Amino acid sequence: MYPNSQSARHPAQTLSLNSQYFPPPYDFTGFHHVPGVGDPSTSAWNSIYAPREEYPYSFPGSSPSIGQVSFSSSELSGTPTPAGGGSFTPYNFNSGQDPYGCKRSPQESVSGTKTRTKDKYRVVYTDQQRLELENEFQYNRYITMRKKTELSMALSLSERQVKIWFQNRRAKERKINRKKQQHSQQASTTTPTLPALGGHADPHITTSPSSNILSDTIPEEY
DNA sequence: TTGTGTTTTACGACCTCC
DNA sequence: GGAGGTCGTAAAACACAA
Repeated sequence: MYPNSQSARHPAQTLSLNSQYFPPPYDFTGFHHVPGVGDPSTSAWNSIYAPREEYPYSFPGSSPSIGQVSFSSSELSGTPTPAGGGSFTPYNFNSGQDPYGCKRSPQESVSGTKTRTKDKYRVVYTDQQRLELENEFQYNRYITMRKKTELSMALSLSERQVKIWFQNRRAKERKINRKKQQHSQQASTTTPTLPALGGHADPHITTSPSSNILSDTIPEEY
């Protein structure tokens, strides 16, 4: 929807997916990154993510051998993700969650305004689901309709879940950016020198679709 | 354990764009 | 008007110190 969904600039390390799960199994350098783009604050990040029409579902690191991924108990409550399998064709993430398409499940609460499922307020995505979503996020922070459809099928999530995941993920990033900005501002006020550091974004960075999202412009790394 | 703080899904309200 | 954006928030899941 918003035009320039290529605003993607992102460090390769955003994965906070329960950090202990992540001995960075993949590196995003394989993702069309321009050499030397290690610094997401550079404008390079704005141009590297051309809209990707084809996206072969094979991630060097995400094949089950990411297997080092240890699943939380809740995630394993179901079947041990059969996803195991090699290439990335529609996994079946039968991890006990119920992706309830765009329509709500019949179990949804009828009481009042709450529309959440009755017995599960929210599901916990498997590490692999999050990994694939994260991969896509690294590539493009705004998912296209086509990609959304593909991902939803591949990950056994509803398109709505994929959409909301991306929304939440962007929110997370903005939050982190705000923190960093505050930090740098504090640092600049306490340590009078370092004039160039005071929370300002790289002016070259084009921002997210809606131009009012300033926090999106702040370089980050974590 | 348990108390507490943080992160992760999911939603509603509101806004913008087509 | 619909789709999708942000923002704020609820509550489950999780991490971790005491």
